[in-house]
Amino acid sequence: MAVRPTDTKEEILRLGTEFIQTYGYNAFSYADISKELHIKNAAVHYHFPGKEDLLAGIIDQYILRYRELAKTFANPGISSKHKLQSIISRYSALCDQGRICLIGSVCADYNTLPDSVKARLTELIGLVLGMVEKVLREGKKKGELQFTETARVKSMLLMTNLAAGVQLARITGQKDYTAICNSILKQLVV
Amino acid sequence: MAVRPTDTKEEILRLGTEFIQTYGYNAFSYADISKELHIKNAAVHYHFPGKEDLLAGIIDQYILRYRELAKTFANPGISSKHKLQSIISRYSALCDQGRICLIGSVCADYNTLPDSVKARLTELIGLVLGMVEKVLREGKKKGELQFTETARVKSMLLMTNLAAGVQLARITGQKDYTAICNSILKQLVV
DNA sequence: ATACATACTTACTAATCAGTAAGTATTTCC
DNA sequence: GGAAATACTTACTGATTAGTAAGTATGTAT
Repeated sequence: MAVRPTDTKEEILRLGTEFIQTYGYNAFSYADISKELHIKNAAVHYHFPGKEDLLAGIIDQYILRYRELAKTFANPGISSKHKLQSIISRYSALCDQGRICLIGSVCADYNTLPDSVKARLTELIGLVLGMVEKVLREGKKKGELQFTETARVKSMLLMTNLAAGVQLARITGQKDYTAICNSILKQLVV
Repeated sequence: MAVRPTDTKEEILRLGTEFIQTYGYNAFSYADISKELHIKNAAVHYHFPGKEDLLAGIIDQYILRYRELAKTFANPGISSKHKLQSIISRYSALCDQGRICLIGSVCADYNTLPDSVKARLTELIGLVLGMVEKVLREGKKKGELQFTETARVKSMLLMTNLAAGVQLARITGQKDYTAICNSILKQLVV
């Protein structure tokens, strides 16, 4: 068949991400993906032999995307406030879709994952925290952002607020997430 | 057999909690529980007919415990700082055991849960946030704690730091969690 | 044109999952 | 001592799980 050469692989990655963010890693099956894409489960296994290969692929995709974003953020022309809001808006988008942060979702099942996936997850988190840390440090230096903690600790405080904020919002409602974001910006932006 | 009348039910609740915090709700089975307790899986079904009944039981147990803690916290003799540290130490204990917050873990699988469990989860979160909010408001009034946000928003910021902090710590190491806690206390305690 | 790689489908399998019906031992109440 | 409730075990079931081996259609390079 193969109407479009390799779109299927991209679609599997997209759906897998959606399922993890919506239902959790151990709550969806290859059958869920194959039904949605109108293919057979063996087709999913063709692209990703095991479920952990799919998760590894999804995390790898995230790593590439965040490397790209980090590159974009290297541009000093973009204001630190704008970069900060760009990060926040990613979580707001998740919230609007009733999804949660991929890392936060996978974290719940962390101890069921093979070492190769654990290593990728560690890399992804390091990448994200490092990027945010840089934005914060730069923003403070330029007088656009203010905080008393170290940039490293502040990046963790900020990202835990956002990650658990969307988790909270899914249960208690979006206005809680909005309140968190407003408070973060009020404290952080000069 | 029934050597000890109803210890089994308590043990199932205890193990279920441990599994959720360690591996995730959709990652453990009744077989895991029955093997560990050296009983048959039907015995687990006897106490909790369905897996969602077990989860409901676990959440109910948490609700009762937090109601007790809230009662203890009603004592004005205990300092607000001590109450705050008591809350933080609960999360530190999870961190030490390589576990994560029950709510945070279940949240990943939230959309796979029946409405009855969702409602219980909402109640539990309301209870915890309400309790923390009270501690913060009281602490500020007594001049023991300081923050510029509303007590409500600050309670959410604090709890999201702690909940996602233990999630983060399991992946990147405990020192990140320690840094978060130290920062929280430094900011909050007068 | 043909060989080969890609991208699947067909048709399974073995294991595990939650869940149940029926039987049994033990304790408790009267 | 008999009835009933409690706390299980035995012995299953049907559905779903991840995963595979073998076959097929389609495009590509020579």
